[in-house]
Amino acid sequence: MEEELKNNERPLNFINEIIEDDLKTNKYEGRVHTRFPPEPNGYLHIGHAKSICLNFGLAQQYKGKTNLRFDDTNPTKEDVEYVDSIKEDVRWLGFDWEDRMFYASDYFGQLYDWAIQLVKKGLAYVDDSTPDEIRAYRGTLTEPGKDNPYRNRSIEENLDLFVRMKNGEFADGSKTLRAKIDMASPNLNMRDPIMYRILKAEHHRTGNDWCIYPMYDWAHGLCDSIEGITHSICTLEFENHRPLYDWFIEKLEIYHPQQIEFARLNLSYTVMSKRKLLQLVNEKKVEAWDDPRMPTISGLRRRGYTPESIRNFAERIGVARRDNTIDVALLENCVREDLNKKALRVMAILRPLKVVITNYPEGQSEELEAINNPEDASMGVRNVTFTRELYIEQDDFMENPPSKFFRLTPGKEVRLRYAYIVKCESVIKDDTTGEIKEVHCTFDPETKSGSEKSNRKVKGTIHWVSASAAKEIEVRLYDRLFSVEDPASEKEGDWKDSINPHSLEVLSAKVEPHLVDARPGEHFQFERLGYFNVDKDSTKEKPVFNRTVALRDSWAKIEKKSN
RNA sequence: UGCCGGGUCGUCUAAUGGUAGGACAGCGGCCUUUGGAGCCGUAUGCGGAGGUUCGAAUCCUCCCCUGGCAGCCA
Repeated sequence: MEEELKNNERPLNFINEIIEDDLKTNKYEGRVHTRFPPEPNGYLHIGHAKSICLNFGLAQQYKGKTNLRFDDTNPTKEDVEYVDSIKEDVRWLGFDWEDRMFYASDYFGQLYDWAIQLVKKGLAYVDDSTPDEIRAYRGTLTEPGKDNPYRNRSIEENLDLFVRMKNGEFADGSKTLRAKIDMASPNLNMRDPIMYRILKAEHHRTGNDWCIYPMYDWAHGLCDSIEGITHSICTLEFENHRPLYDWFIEKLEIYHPQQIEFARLNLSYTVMSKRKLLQLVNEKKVEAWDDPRMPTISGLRRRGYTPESIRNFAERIGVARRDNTIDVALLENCVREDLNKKALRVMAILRPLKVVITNYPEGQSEELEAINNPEDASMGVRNVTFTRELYIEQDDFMENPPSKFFRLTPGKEVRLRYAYIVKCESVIKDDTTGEIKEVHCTFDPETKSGSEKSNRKVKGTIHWVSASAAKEIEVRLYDRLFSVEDPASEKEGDWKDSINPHSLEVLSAKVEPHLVDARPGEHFQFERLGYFNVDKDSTKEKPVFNRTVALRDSWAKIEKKSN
């Protein structure tokens, strides 16, 4: 029963239903074979993560396979840098394409032969129209298109012209190969779609072997067919292309996979378009593709998101055909949930306020035991150094507190976590500015944490570090990159106006000394401040931490309740 | 509105002719000297109008709202 529950944990979606029907009717001899087909023209983002988890996840569910295929049919936009980053990101997310990494360009020869076949069947023709003419003859959304004069060339002439196109006899853009379907089709994609264009561009893999490149519609379904894909899962905007996907395969009489569309991921306060993300990088609005504010997989990784948290997110958002905008709070919840189990707790002070324990002897210090992770005893304990001079968070002290403030205030007591109860005796201010320079406290030696007499209750527990033992690190706090909920809907050209100018704040924090030895990628929870991740560029000499996500701010709640 | 889609709590997502459920967000409470953690509780929803049916989120009709498509991009 429990086992059954476990198997059912993964929520089923409409694609599961399709697959299970196909399995029942033995449509593909019981096979499930998916593919993840990115174009290497940018870095992968969280939206791709949804697709990756879907494609690989479905295959895992049904003991099938998933190919990684680079849809590299447009050499002008593509680059090996992107290929490499995509491979890294898919692996990092925890998926394995085994020996099945392919490129659409692997099939250029086959695609060409098939195009010849279509020409011979009278189903494709060479068109000399200019782009403007093509557009004009295509008609509009409400009016049918018209046949152009080239449409009726003979098979022999088309064959001759197409071969010469391939051989490089014609200039870029001067001719195209088009499928001969129906210029009056209500579906614009069926109005004699272009199959090949002339592009004398160097391809990142095939170099200058080709000067004609296949269009997406011509290439994609055929690649799926070649690879024996059973379920070709793509996003909704390709829905209108499905008739064309099917048409090519039917005319060629080859193995027929089925295209299934789902709604792409939209995240609140997030821009997801690759084109826009590229602009942010090119215009230096962010540091790079892996800037921790970017919704890219590499950005999330650098920010401190874990693969588990992203996979869990992908599962929780579900898969459907309706447009959606997921609240970023759900993503943040997923990473908190995961990091809560994994991250070591440490004490750190972002905005220091000096505290002097006046009845603690100068020069004395002691080591107090602190728990590394209260949820997991196996993560052990560490020592923290207690001294006469300490730093606490500025927020944790108020000279004139509101009625429900339960941290440190003049004349009141508070517990220093893992240490003693202290009482604020006086506030030292700068004579001229009136700024609070330090706070003087006395401690009660009987209240040492863990000791028998430590049971006295105080309303607040605050964190601290020893002034003399603490080390300094750089911390980077991130806020959302966009200040509006739906930046994508901002008018074209205006969307950058909604960039949040305060999305990055750099501070120098005082932390427990062992933190300077942390390795890039390690996760910590800074007590009460958030989850932090050691940046990839961090060194022992200059430690740099990124805040993955803040903890929920529930002080107000706690204080209210304690009243 | 030419064609193709989509409308279930604030946001996602289940239930496919038989008690509208879950998650996140919200609100309330409990617990806690080391959990900004955890636990418990709670409100809010089937776009609308008809119809079929003992029974409709589910089937039918009409209406309303909404997304995509006119690259030699993918």
